[in-house]
Amino acid sequence: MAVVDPVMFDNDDEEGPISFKRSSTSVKNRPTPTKPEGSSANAGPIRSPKAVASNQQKNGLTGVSRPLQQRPQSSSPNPRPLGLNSSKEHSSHNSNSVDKSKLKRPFVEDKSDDSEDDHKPIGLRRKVEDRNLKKPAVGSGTADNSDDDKPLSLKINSTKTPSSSANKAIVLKTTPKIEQPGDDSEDDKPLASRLPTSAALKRGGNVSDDSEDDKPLAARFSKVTGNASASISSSKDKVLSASIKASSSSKVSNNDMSTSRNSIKRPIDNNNQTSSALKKARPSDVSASASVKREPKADDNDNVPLSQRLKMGESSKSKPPAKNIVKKSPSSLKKDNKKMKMKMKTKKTMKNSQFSKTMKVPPGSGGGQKWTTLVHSGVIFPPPYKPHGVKMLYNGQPVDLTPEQEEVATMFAVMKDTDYASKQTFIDNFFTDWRKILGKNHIIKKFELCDFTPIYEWHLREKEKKKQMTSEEKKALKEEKLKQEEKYMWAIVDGVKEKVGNFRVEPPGLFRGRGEHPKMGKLKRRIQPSDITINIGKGAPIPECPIPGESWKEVKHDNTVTWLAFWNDPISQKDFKYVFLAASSALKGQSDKEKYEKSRKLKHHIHKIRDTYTKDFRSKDKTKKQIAVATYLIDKLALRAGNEKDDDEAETVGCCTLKVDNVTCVPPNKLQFDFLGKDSIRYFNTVEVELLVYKAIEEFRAGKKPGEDLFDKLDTTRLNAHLKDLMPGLTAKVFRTYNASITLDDILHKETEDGTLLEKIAVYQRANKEVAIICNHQRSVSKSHDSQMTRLNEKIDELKAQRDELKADLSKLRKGKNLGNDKDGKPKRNLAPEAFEKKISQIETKIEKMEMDKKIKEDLKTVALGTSKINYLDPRITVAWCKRHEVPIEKIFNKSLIAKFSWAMDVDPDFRF
DNA sequence: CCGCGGACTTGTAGGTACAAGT
DNA sequence: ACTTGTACCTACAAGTCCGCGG
Repeated sequence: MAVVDPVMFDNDDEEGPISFKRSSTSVKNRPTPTKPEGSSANAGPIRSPKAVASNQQKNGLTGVSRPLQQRPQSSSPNPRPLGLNSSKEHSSHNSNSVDKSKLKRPFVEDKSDDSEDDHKPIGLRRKVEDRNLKKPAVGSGTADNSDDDKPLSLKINSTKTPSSSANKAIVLKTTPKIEQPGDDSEDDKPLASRLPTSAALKRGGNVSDDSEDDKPLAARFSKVTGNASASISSSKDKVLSASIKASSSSKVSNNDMSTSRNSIKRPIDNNNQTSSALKKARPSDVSASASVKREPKADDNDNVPLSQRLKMGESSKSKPPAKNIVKKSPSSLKKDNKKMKMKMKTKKTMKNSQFSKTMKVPPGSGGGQKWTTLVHSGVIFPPPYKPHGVKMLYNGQPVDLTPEQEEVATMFAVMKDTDYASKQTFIDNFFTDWRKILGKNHIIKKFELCDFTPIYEWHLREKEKKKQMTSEEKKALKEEKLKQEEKYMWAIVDGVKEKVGNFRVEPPGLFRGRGEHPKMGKLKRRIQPSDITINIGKGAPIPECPIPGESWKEVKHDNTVTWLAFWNDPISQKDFKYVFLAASSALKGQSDKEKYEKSRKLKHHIHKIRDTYTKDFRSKDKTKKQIAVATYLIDKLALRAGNEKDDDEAETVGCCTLKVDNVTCVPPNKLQFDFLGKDSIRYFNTVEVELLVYKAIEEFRAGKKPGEDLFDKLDTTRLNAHLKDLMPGLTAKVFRTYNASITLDDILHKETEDGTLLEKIAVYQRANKEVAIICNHQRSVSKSHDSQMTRLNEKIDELKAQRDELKADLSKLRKGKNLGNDKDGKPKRNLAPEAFEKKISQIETKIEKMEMDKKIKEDLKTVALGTSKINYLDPRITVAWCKRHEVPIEKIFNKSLIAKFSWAMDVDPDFRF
């Protein structure tokens, strides 16, 4: 078997970097008419779509003003932040409402009422809070709510099943029932079962019980600790496999899953790499291969020991002693002028944490060594610039430009239809850099006299030309490109062929910073081989430099890092651009898994942590108090840590860098947050907090000016040092992962019920949406959203009209009247009343479904579900849920996610986060 | 201790291929 | 067959956090 590992997939053909096709599933919404207006009212994402105008930002940061929304409606704050959209509030709540109430713990441990929330998963807590949010009802909102009540199935349409669902679908099967072997008592059980209904929840007979139920999962787990925790914590793979026992039966199809994981990476055959390469590695088609082929086909020439391949999960790959570890440091000669940030904070000394010093090496990484052998082909450069010769106008006259000058002019011209084109910062930066290329004596001196239209039009023509190409031509081009890039797409890590994430060197262009980035518009110069440092295995052939006559800046052999190459970011010399392996690689998978394991551990410490910060709300030590409050916010609101930023970056904040004007106290105990977070996305939320927190915030704000730091004694280093004292390896971002995953796990267990596939998928989506809202993952509303909604509404109206006509006909029929003529003037056919009824009910079903779609669409128009799926939700929760409920995994994960999460595919169906 | 270099994760926009609808 | 809508992926910006060295 060794050779043929059943597990491995083989790849047959497809491959490549392939274009993945999307899985069929989709939730689509179909258009129907509704009024957009309502929707508009809703909270929108705050961030303006794309470029949002400068406006928004500007205000934001500077001082006082708060970020604003760009949207006109802005006047109303967008509700979006945690708060759900209004719509969500209601709706979900209906369904969830129960939960909330239940959730609260009966007895509050701590003092204030608010405290109760703490134990709940954020998602649940949030709801409670939501109400508070201001954005209540927006027109659309109301409508939306209704959704929740409807059958889920209606909401989602599934489109078809995947074509060959039969074959390819990886059905995670397992019998649903399997739930818990007796082991862990409650923990394993679905929440639902554990949670009594609301009544029960609220008061369990004895205290202990209650507490359990009401507490967040975390809480419950903790108590269980015994086995649950043990198993959990222990290292991953083993545990899992062990646990699987219970479900052996279920596993039927399981093998697919399990195999898949390994399969993804296929060992390489050294032999023919090229040809085989293409075929083999096809990580992507897991699904197909998974079920269909299991045979070891193979490619397996694999010289690689299976063990290696399989090892993905293992924490330690035993590796030979680290051989050459060339240590780090890309040479950095740059000196940047960093501006000093003035911080007004006094630094405080922290207490030393017991843990902080220890564990330097991340668990699972063998002593910092990331790989033993590494072979790859380096990077591919963008093609040289091809001058088009189209002359722009200066002061009305055509101007001759050298290719270099023309290239930059073209970069700018092409952005005419973006918001950047109208931002002064962008224009100024562009013009400054361009003038350097034009030279001092060039006629072009003033931006105002430049007319890039001819170039822009040329660009439009080119675009059109491209669009007009026949599909054959396009295909040919694609293949050509593929052929050129193929060798760069793969790396061989410890004998396993892995996909490389970004092997293309970034092409020159104008920097597109987000928000009000001070450097937007600056020229991002072309990167040369002499800018690039290659990292490769010691004995491996050094990638040949693709540009004749040039050479790499440096070649190193550092196996303590995972990058294959890097270069300094031309925009800010202090930053680097790295070439890493793709997400589907074992290396990435391993660290991803470690991330989730760490988050799961937080579950066992969260109680203590919450108790600690609650206690510290009263601390006399100001630093301690600030840490407590900051930790509370990070835990409760899933805020990011908030590192300090340089002046040459957009002014965005996170928890530790919140400014006084980012938080408003709303008596009696609510806080309104309004700030621009990562990517200049607005976080706007009003939450009820514990009274002590409220008081503390008032105190921290006292006597400070708007732009000053709210937490003047804090920074992320200090905060994280403190967190490490509470749990080894704990940092601020772990709370986000924890809260996202625990919320998903909780909602799925609580809300999934028997039903159709579509209904189950809808439950998942709702849970996913909750998480996205918690994490404030927004997206801009598509330009066509309104028109789409209008169409949807029109369609619904049409259906309703049809239904009404049928109803009328039916009643006439029953009364023995003539049905009259149809539109074409022909007499209507007389059908049996049953036939009418059937038709009517079909139409009604259709209407309901469309209404659902409409709500979902409106509901999700500003919510991005993908980010949490990719980065915050432990895939094992999803996989286990799919197995328990017989939902094909590809209904939830697309090909790349399946590949990325191959390590999670063989999870036990009873897995709990 | 602190600042900074360094490495890696997270996040949204945008292009595109493809599916669904007409 | 054509249009429209969307899901998927890629590009690359923007965070987090660690550890080192002065």
